[in-house]
Amino acid sequence: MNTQQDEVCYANSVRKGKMTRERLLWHGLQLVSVEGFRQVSVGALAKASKLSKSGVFAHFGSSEALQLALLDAAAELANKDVFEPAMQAPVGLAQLRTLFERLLGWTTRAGLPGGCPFVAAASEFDDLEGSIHDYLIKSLEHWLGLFQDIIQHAVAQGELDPSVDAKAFTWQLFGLYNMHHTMQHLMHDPDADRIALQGFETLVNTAQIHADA
Amino acid sequence: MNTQQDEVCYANSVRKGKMTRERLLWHGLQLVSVEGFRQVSVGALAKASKLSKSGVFAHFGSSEALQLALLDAAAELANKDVFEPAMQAPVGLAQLRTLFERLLGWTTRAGLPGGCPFVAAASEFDDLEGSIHDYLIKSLEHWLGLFQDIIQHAVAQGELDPSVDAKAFTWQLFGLYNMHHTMQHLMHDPDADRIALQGFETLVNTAQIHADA
DNA sequence: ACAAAAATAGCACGACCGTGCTATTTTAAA
DNA sequence: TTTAAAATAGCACGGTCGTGCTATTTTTGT
Repeated sequence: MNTQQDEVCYANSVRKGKMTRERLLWHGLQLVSVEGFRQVSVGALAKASKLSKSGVFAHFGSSEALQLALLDAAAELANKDVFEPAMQAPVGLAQLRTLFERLLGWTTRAGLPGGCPFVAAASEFDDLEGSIHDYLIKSLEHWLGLFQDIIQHAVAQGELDPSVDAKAFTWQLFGLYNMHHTMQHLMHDPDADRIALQGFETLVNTAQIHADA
Repeated sequence: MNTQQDEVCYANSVRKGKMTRERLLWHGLQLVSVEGFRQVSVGALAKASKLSKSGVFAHFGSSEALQLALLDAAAELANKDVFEPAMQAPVGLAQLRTLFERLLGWTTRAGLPGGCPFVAAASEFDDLEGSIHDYLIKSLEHWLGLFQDIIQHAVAQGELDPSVDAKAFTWQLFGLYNMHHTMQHLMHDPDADRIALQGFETLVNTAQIHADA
């Protein structure tokens, strides 16, 4: 999804605009994380990045494009911090556990103090049509598919019962992620990690002992 | 041109303002459900209810008070549609199941097309301080406590294992609620009900067979 | 019927919104 | 160094925001 046109330059293809754009995305993600997408206006981002309003606007072309770019930037962060490290783990159940463990609190590690942009966007844009809505659906489908594939790997390796409903399993894991997010950011509950991880093991145990109906 | 329909009012002091206020709250909840709290402005609500902006404003006194009133109205709806019916069920596991079943999709029954105002508010206000934030926390604590009490009733009746972690159990149920919400409203997945109910039974089974560590 | 009170409307203010336009500065290629 | 392109700033427009003020209408109690 990242457009990248390397011109004839040697090693020096980094135009200044690209760097500024990344700075803008960084400031924007901080805002998104705390205030939500709809509050990230061109003006607010201009103030946060000490650029002029028109300077910011020129980078994205529209307010919706800005929001989309922010969501895309968040996805890239998640890939770096959640997906890629989990791909290092041995396939199957171990990989599933690693993926889930890294999912918990990835925003904190990524420097987003206010929580997951996708969680925020999911409730902000669920009933609104537009490019953000579409991107959200595709993105969530991608992550759901990722989990389901790994679960089926674990089944193939005999780590989980063959009758496991991969889709249901995946959604229940995402439920735990949501729960963890609310416990952590709204309630500031120190048990959030413990209960989420415990929930994961509960689900795994159930999927090992016998199948769901 | 409205002739008085209030013939006599002894102790019946249903002033007109109250009725208008309720109409405003109803329109407001529709907006909240679809667009989120921050999008429910005085002006937008005025347009939706065909009142003047000042007319709307006078009912609440501030924008934040309006949002708070909307959240409170949503809580009242939830009480009527989720809590009160569940209190009719026999205490213990049956009551827990009834409560959870009524929780799923209560907004649809209550006429809120865009989803649960509390789910929306939880991600909109989790990192923002203010009266909404405080109300959210108190409200969520209330519901969590309600679930925990019922779970402990079920334990006392021998329907669940004594070593069940009521808090963890409750949070996992709320995770299922969140999951169901996203499946339903963002993904339009027809399996949402099935998977949520299946998840409930999975949790109950686990809590019956043996305790979580 | 009438006066008091409540409910609603009208208007104005400064602030911010998104976005188009032009002007200026900064950067990169020649 | 010159020059074209890229990046940024400045300004203006119509809108909406929340909220204070006064005016008007409608409802209510007597």
